[in-house]
Amino acid sequence: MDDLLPGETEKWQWVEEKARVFFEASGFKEIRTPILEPTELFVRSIGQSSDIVHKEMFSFEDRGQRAMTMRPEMTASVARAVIEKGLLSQAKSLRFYYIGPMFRAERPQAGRKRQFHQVGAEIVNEAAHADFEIISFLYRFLQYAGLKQIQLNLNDLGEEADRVRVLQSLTEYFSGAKQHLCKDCQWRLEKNVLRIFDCKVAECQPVIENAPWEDFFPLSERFKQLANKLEDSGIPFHVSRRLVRGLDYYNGVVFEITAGGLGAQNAVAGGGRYDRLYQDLGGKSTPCTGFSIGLERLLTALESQDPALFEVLKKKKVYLAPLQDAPSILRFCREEAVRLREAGIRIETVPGAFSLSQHLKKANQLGVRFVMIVGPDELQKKVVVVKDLEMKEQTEIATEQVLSHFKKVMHLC
RNA sequence: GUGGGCGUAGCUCAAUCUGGUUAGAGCACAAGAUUGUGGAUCUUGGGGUUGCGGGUUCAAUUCCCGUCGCCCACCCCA
Repeated sequence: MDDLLPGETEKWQWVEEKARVFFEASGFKEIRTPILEPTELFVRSIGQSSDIVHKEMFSFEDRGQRAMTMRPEMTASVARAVIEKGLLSQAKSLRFYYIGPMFRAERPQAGRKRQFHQVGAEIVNEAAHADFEIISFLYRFLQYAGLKQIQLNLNDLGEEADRVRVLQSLTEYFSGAKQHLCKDCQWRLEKNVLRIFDCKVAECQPVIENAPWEDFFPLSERFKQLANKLEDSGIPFHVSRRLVRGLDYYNGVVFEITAGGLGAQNAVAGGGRYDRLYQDLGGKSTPCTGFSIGLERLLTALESQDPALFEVLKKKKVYLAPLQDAPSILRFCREEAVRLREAGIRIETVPGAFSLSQHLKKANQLGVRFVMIVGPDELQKKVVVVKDLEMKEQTEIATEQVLSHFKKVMHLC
């Protein structure tokens, strides 16, 4: 698990702000749920046979001998909250987004931490027509955040009504070839046949390739409609019939987004339709769809695609240089700093330093371009001195003009 | 859960193979040259349980065993 230090946290604030603006502009409301949930919630939602549940959860017994787990994902928690609070009795459908840490006890590697962060969205109680909406929304958001080389992979796990029949025929087919399957797949055959399609082991490939899966899983009408709509909107995609995903609650349309610049773990986002989850958790039948984005991976991809991306964050900074610790000067600085910060400008300063050469040295080290110098002479004249370290020039600005001056020179609106 | 690599100063590393004075360097940090005008330079300074535990030895950062942690990959996921 990582400590996020200054220098990194600015990037996180940037991407979180992008998400809030975009998600709320589309009618999604933020939901925050506890990090700790009863283990049972995840066993019943994500599924006993999933890797997440059987080998990746941080679980423990609390002081009341209750089995607790640090959430490995958010969808189950959102469903739990909606059912518990009866939110669907007040609205026909719901749209939520969330931002926060998730926990999976995996072996770490590039693009995978044991505490990682997701921003995600859920559309609750809307049927197939919402599939296009959620996918195009996700795609547009990633574009808005500046991601390039986005690849969208889609699959259709079939109509819910056919589920039992499909699973039966799959089980029959793979049971017939059981001796040619790896031991993981033999286990999957017992627990969750679908996951065999996800297997990468060489010996299993012929069996999987020869499976008459087009018969089991014909692309549904609603999937074809979705594909047409995506084409009309100019959103490119690949149909990948072997994309099944590792959370058992998915049915219907599932999707994943990959991007360049990530190494082995190149999935930036994933999601799909889950129509059974609410029933499984003791609620009413509630058709849903949703996705989540891995924030670490999104930030990594953005920065590797454009290494200069976060340089702009440095430009929108002002170094504050008070020259005395007189109360009037400190109060003036604090008030100006708050006004500038509210306008999106970051403030740097070294508390307790009052020597101008020290301030300038520090400002220079921090890579800040503008220094605002406030001393007794300036306060007397109701001005501040704004020094541009890059152009090596300085001007006096009237105190009431400070904010508008910085907006102008930083090209903010 | 499986396989491989790595743990020495805040960071990047050297010394380890072939055991032997006080474990070094660069960067960073602090003070000064320089009381209201920056990046350079110079001087000085603070910093280490060599991940942890045990073993071999006159002697262990170095060799052996164990353990913990991290990284990369597989599985899988974001």
